[in-house]
Parts: sequence; structure tokens; C-alpha cells
Amino acid sequence: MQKDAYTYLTEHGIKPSPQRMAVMEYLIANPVHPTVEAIHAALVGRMPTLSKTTVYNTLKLFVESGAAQVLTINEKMTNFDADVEPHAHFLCAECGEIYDIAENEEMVKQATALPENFQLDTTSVYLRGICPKCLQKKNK
Amino acid sequence: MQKDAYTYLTEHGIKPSPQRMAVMEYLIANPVHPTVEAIHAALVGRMPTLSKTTVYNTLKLFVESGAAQVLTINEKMTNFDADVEPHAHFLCAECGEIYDIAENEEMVKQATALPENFQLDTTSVYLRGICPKCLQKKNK
DNA sequence: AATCAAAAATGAAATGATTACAAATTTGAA
DNA sequence: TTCAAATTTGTAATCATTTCATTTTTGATT
Repeated sequence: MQKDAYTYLTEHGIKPSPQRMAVMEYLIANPVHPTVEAIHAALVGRMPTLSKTTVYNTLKLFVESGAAQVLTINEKMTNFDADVEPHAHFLCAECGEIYDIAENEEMVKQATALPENFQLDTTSVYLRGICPKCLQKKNK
Repeated sequence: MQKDAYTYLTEHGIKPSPQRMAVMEYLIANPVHPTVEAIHAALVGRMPTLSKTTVYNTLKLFVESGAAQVLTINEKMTNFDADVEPHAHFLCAECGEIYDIAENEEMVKQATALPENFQLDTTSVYLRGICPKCLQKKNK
């Protein structure tokens, strides 16, 4: 069962302003790892004064508070994910979609638990290639 | 035993121009995951006409040919690695250094072999936190 | 319900890595 | 030597992200 944005924010010590609520609601409702651009474009209709800077500030705050994670899987743009549980991500070189690969969470945990004298804060497993949809399209 | 740049380039089907040789030699001799900026700065002394565009072009070619890999572990900048064997990378939030974490290569392989209907091209395991050196400095 | 300082949001301008592109240079086969 | 293809170069554009000064909102206190 998915937690609501209000609870999620306050549990991470984030004051739930209207803008922050809107961004977090969007992240939860659209777990497709949106970019700043996409989030802003989606929300500015119902929240006309929302600035892109606020979206940047808000996401930065989420990440620092552990309420979201940054994906740097795409060189061009930064993507965001409200799911902070360890799972792998797959970027399709054809369509650009980023898939969640959660089926082997335990292995991801093991592979990302390597360093000993290191203080480990965040981990990412990034896979790249071509997704089933695009593979099928190519074999038309 | 480390292969020389010439062999490494030709084995990947890359014509070894002076610029390409210089960049590959630098990558092999300095496995610290340098940026375009760092590579250019290091080489322009002995190769004064080397342009940054050429460094960009050259690295792009290396990556497309499988002679190097891109690291997107750092949001700010792209880093390059001539070691294309699967291994994890650790970015220190304090000093910015990127460490190779090779000690558990088998687990990395397993964790990055997840998708089935997906065509998998490249994999990355990124860890972030604070390195031993910086941890020690903090406990001065 | 008015006041006011702190927090948050805004928008314009700056930054800086990367890319596009046209011109110049180099390469190597004929 | 000739010449077209490949490579390199430098400048200018692109564009995501950051900076920063100003404006707005919030919420505690009179």
C-alpha cells in the first residue's frame, strides 16, 4: 500500500508546503523517474506560478532528506525516484525509458555492500541496453 | 600485465592517430577516471594544438567501440575509464575521488545480469559516501 | 486581526559542460 | 604528386542547472 505524500514528507522532516506536496504527489503517482522539466511541465497547469527553480530546490531537499533518490543513469538529464529502496534501473537506449528492475533486490544489496572502511551512503545499479518493446519494434 | 595503447586501440578497431594514442595512453597510465577537462589539461602541454572537441570526439569513439566506459556517477561531470571489466565505483562526497571497488566482481556480475527480455549492453554499480581518507580527516 | 521575522517561492541572469558545425589539416591509396 | 576521405580544430550555440536578489507566504506573538 502506497503512503500518501503528506505522511511521506513529514516522516522525512519536510514541511509540506503546497509546492512540495504537489511535487511529491507527482513523484508517487508517476513512478517513471521524471526529470525536473517533466515535473514542472506536468504541474504548472494546475499551479501556474510554480517556478522551475522551486522544483529544483524541492527535489534537492527531498534527496538530502532521504525522501527521494537521484538517478544519474542518463548523461543528459537527472531523473528522480521517490522509491529509495535498493533496486536496479535499466535505461533503454532506443526509447529512453527507465525501468525498475526489482526482481533481484537481494543481489543488488549484496553487490552494493562492498566497501569496509568506506562510509556508504547511497548505491545505484544501472543497466543500459534495449528494452523488450524496442527490441520487438526492431524485428518488425 | 597492462596492454599498450596501440594494441588496445587497434584491437577495438580504432585507427591510432596521435591524438587517440595520447588520450588512450593517458587513460591507461592514470586510472583515476579523469574528466574531459583533466585529460585535455594534462595533454595540451606536450600536444599544444589538441582541442577539447577532439578529446570529446575521441572519448565518444572509445566508448562506442567498447574501448572505454563512461561513468555518470558524478552529476556534475562525466568521467572515463579504460577498464571495461565489470567493477563497482565509489564516489567520495568529500574529496570527489572515484575509487575502483573490484573486490567483489562476481557479485557485481550477478547483480547486473538481471533482465531477461532485455538486451543488456553496459552495467554500472555506483556507490557513494565518504572514503577512509576523508573519514579519518573528519575525526582529526 | 495586525505585526513581523523566518521560511519558502519566484524569475531573471549567470554558469559551465557538452554539442554542432564549418573550415583547416592530415592521411594514405592511386 | 594528387586528391578524396578521415581527422582535427576553434568558435559559436545549446541547454540543464545554479546563483541570487526580490517577493510572497507562513505562523507565532501581540
